[in-house]
Amino acid sequence: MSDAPDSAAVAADRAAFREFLRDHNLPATSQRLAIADVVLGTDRHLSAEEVATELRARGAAAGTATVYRTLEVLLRSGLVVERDFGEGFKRYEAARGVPHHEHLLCTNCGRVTEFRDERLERMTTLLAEAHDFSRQRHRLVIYGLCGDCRRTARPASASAGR
Amino acid sequence: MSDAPDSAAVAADRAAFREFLRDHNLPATSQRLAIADVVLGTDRHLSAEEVATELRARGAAAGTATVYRTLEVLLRSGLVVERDFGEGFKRYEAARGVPHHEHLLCTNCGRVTEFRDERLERMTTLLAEAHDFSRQRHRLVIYGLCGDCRRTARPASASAGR
DNA sequence: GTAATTGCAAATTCTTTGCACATAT
DNA sequence: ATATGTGCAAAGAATTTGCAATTAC
Repeated sequence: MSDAPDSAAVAADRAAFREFLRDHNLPATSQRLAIADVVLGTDRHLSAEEVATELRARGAAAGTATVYRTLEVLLRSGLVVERDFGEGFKRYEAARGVPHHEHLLCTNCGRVTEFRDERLERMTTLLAEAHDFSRQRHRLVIYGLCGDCRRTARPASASAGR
Repeated sequence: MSDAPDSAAVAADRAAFREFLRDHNLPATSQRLAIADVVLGTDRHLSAEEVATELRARGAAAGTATVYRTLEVLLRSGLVVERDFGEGFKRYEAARGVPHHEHLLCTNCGRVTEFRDERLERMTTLLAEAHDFSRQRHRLVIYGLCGDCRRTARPASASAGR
């Protein structure tokens, strides 16, 4: 599991979560902190199950209900955002204070890449207006093959759809 | 339930489905035809449950399993496409031979509007390339308020998220 | 100490599957 | 006739919830 977000940003997020708990009179239990560490400590988009698996790997296993309940607290704190790529389950991603970004999903290996594009932001606002809608937000997912999978002839296997 | 797609197109789709069944040696049961009529006869994006409800309303109720199994046949026929707007369930839409289009989803009343934009098609290809991905397809959903809901001050109620 | 959390298991929601009975061609 | 479909109910997968035991402050 190689993924190394900026360690300073991670530390700041962890501190922000403790602060959020304190400010809301929510006990800082070891489970909550462990779950926050997992989700805030990676740039990957984890499913609830992946979070639970990682907790187990770290010797800090938590019940499924606790994982879901803590993910909800993280969502409320604004430090984490929820994603639904139509896989049949949700994924959770550290927000890192990034305003909004799009996703590229490799249909061969499942890898997720993010990017931001201002033109797209403007375009969606215009498109909404053109159809008598007032835009609130949007979600774009581009499905395709990542560079590695494209170059590796026919790699087969791996996850993609549900 | 007001929704009136071009009746000639609907008739063509119904005929195409019967043909698909015949060509694949699949019995044209009354349930299959009734389910096809419901999905192909509207421009709305129906959930499996809505299909079942509409069948009941038409006095042609079918078992849940049959609804799902027939929706799968319709998907295979290419006459219907599946959508996942992150609501926790899927929706089914008559394809009408349209190549690809985007969706606008009203967060107040749940209304879905479609549109197509060539620039967006090109842009997603370029965006993918810029990140070393080869684009296969994309999905854009713009969430906002439809004209009716925006004009009707604060209408409250209605469905939006799950 | 006491209120809040945890974890287990039961409940939910959407969808799929097994199987005896029914039906299209 | 005979393969295929249908419906019911059970099975599954992801997520939520009730409740006794546990823990943070």
